[in-house]
Amino acid sequence: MPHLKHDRIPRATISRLAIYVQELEGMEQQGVKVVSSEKLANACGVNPSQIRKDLAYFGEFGVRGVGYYVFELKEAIKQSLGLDKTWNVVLVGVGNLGRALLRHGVLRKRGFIIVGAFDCDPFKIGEEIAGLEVICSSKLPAKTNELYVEIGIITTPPERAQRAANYLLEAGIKGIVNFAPARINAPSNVSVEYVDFIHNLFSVAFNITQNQAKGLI
Amino acid sequence: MPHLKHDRIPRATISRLAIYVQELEGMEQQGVKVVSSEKLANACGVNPSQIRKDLAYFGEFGVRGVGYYVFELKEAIKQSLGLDKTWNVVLVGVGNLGRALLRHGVLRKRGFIIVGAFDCDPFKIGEEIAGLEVICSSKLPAKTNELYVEIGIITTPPERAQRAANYLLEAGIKGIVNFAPARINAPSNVSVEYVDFIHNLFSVAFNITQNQAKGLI
DNA sequence: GTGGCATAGTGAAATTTTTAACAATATCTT
DNA sequence: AAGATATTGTTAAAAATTTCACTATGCCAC
Ligand SMILES: NC(=O)c1ccc[n+]([C@@H]2O[C@H](COP(=O)([O-])OP(=O)(O)OC[C@H]3O[C@@H](n4cnc5c(N)ncnc54)[C@H](O)[C@@H]3O)[C@@H](O)[C@H]2O)c1
Ligand SMILES: NC(=O)c1ccc[n+]([C@@H]2O[C@H](COP(=O)([O-])OP(=O)(O)OC[C@H]3O[C@@H](n4cnc5c(N)ncnc54)[C@H](O)[C@@H]3O)[C@@H](O)[C@H]2O)c1
Repeated sequence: MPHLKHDRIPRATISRLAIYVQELEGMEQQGVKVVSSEKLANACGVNPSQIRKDLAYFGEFGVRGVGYYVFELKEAIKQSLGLDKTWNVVLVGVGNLGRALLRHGVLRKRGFIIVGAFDCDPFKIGEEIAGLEVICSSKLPAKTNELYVEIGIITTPPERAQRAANYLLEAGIKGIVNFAPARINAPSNVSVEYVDFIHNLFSVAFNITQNQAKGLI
Repeated sequence: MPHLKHDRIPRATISRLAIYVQELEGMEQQGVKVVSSEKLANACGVNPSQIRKDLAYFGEFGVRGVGYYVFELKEAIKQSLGLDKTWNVVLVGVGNLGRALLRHGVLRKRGFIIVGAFDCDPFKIGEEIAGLEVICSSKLPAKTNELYVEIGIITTPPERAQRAANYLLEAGIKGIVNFAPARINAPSNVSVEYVDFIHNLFSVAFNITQNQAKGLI
């Protein structure tokens, strides 16, 4: 755990750090060894000062007059975000989306290992997806105690999201990523993130309407 | 198109309006007719002033001393966001995620109709998914001119995202929702939104690490 | 080694966003 | 119909975030 120079870090900063990691990985693949805040900023579509400020929350990673060493910066950010370890994850709700997530390699690649998949549908229990047997969700608390699980992903229908969350909370989970479009209640020491791309579609629709009104289109 | 009292509206406001709509729909289903900014705020996990301020960008929808009529407010917000019409959408990249989106009803329910699905993989072309035939992506510009399409969804691998975007731009699309973890270049009058839930996982991982450091867990 | 150059780190300013406070006003009660 | 009450719309203050401007410093050429 790196020492933080400030105690509260803006949410937006965390989100941008994720983008920086992405771009740095791309640069690494292309053989780029060193990058300036300006170059990285262009790639990420942000302001160079923003990058320097974001990094300053965690420490000093650059070399004045030179820039940042791509590999080292990437590693430093990952460590700052707590991504220098792997995280065990369970998934609740093996439907369309749940399956896509289970099959998709990106989670594992990023250090999030799905170690359990749960559903309440008897037809799905016992089925094997991506090498993982679907287990009855009522067994979730017991099962997750066996494994060392810290994060839960909810991909049930929205009206079942709270129930799924309750299972996860009972299992002592410390963070939840909820894909169902419903607020869930959880103690304040449990981190809850909501994922809903409909918001992005709304945003695009709104922007198009705006642009049309302004005569830009 | 409602007249805007201010010209620039915070992105965060748009995102929250989407949440308000969600909660209002829930209330509507439960037969709630009237809601105050305080009640709605609780449901959405925001500050009541925030709601009133967000709404003020678009007009006056409430009744002093009473609150907001659930149905009317919902409709007013949807109209403000440009959701009082349906939007034709095409999807590029019919893989795991693309399929999940095609099969998922929520898009249609929200007024976003997928009218075309494109892929470059010969094995996928011709396949039918959710009543839609997968078409060769090189035919995208020609096909989308036939239909009246304004929004494109990209679900290709990241290294193909720009190519997919180019097809869409050539087809005269006005907004893009990109699920691939890669920045894309587009003219400034084309609205581009990025969807990447890995950021949310990063965020949860970071918060857990933080909470542990603070001794909250 | 010294000087010039490039670029990180940083404190201050500007901007944006959120929150609080309150004045305005519909409805309800009597 | 007047007054009490509740809650909006709005203005002002506070907080947070972003951007700017400048200082510090490591590297490279000579
Ligand atoms: N499919 C998508 O592309 C997509 C995109 C964004 C959001 N979502 C959201 O993700 C959620 C899932 O979508 P989907 O398309 O996969 O739906 P789905 O109906 O295919 O899958 C839901 C699964 O959850 C299971 N389930 C229900 N209650 C449960 C419980 N209490 N415990 C455990 N499992 C339970 C069901 O048996 C089912 O397998 C929904 O809330 C949806 O709005 C889906
Ligand atoms: N599966 C998920 O849960 C998930 C979640 C988040 C993000 N993503 C991202 O979404 C994208 C797709 O993920 P996936 O799991 O569906 O991958 P996938 O490999 O299953 O699907 C990609 C599809 O895109 C097609 N394609 C490639 N180049 C194309 C082109 N130029 N034009 C048209 N089609 C093209 C491929 O033929 C393939 O069918 C990736 O960028 C991934 O990182 C996926």
